[in-house]
Amino acid sequence: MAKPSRTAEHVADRLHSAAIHLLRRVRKQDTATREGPARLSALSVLVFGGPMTLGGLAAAEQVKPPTMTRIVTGLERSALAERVPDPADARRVRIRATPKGVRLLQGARKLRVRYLAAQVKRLTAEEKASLGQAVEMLDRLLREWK
Amino acid sequence: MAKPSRTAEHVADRLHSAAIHLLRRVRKQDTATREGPARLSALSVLVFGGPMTLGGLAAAEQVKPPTMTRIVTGLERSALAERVPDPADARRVRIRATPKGVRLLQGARKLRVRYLAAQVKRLTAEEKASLGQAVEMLDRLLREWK
DNA sequence: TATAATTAGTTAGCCTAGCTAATGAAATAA
DNA sequence: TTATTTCATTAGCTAGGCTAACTAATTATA
Repeated sequence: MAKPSRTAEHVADRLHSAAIHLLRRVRKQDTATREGPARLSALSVLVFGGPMTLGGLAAAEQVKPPTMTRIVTGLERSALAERVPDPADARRVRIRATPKGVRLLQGARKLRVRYLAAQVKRLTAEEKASLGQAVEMLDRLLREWK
Repeated sequence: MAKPSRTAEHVADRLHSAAIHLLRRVRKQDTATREGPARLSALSVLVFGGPMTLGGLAAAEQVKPPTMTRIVTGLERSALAERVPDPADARRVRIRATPKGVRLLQGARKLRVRYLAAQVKRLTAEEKASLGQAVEMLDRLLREWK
C-alpha cells in the first residue's frame, strides 16, 4: 500500500485545492486593470497567439461562441481588441489585440506574477528548484491531457 | 545569475498558467452535480470544517457577506446546507451541511479527484512523489500568505 | 443552377457569482 | 438609556457562463 500522502488521489486532491486558493489570491491583483479574468485571459491568447477568429478564440478559451461574443464586445468597448472582417470568408470575424490591449495585458501579467513571485521567494533555493520541476511536470501533464 | 527556469518569476508565471488550465479542466466534471463551484467550495468548508457562522464562512471563502448569503441560500434551496439560529447570539446564523450535502460533496469530490488522479497516474513514482512534495510546499505557502 | 445543408457569429433570455450601499436587528459600550 | 458596533440581509449593479433561435454566408448536391 502506497503512502497516503503520495497516492494519485491525495496528490490530485491537494493540487486541486491549491489551484483554487492560488487563483483566488492572484485574481485580486487584476482588479487594478478594471478588466475581468475572462477578458484578460482571452486578451492573453490574442497577444501571445496572434489574431484569430471568434470561434477559434472561443475554442482556445474552452467557452461557447456566444460567451466569446460578449467577451470580445467588452474588449472592444475598452479598445483592447478589435473585430476585423475576414477577406476570404465573410462569415468569419477575426479578432486582434490593439497596441493598448498589448500594453494592458503586459502590465496585468507583471502585477500577477510579481505578486505570486513574492511568495515563491520565501522558499529556499532547493524548494524553489523542486517547485519549478513540479510545475514543468504539471505543465506537460496538462498539455498532454487527452 | 540563476537559471531562468528557476527564478521566482518564472516559477510563478508557469504556476499561474498551470493553475488556470488545471481548473478549467476539472471544473467541467462538476457540472454533473448541478451545483456551481462557489457552492461546492463553501459546502466543502462546511463538511470538512464543521458548522460555522455565515461571516466566518465568507471569510474562509474570501468573499463578502452578501455573496455568502446568496451562496448559502442556494445551498439551502438544494437542501445541501441549513441555517441554524445561534443560541448565544441572535445576530449570528450558523450554517451546517446536511447529510445530503455531505453525500453530494463526497460524490463531487470523488469525480474531480478521480479525473485529475487519472492524469497524475501517468507520472512515474518518482515524479508523483516530487509532485506530492511540491503540492505540500504550495499548500504551506498559501496558508502562510500574508 | 437552384436549392438544401452546414457553418460562423449574434441576439435573447436564463443562471451563478462577485461587488457596494443601505437597512434591520441584536449585542455592547458610554 | 442611548449610542455604537456587529452580523446578516436586501437591492441593484456587473461579469461571465449556458442553450435556443436567428441571420448571413459558404459549400454540397440534385
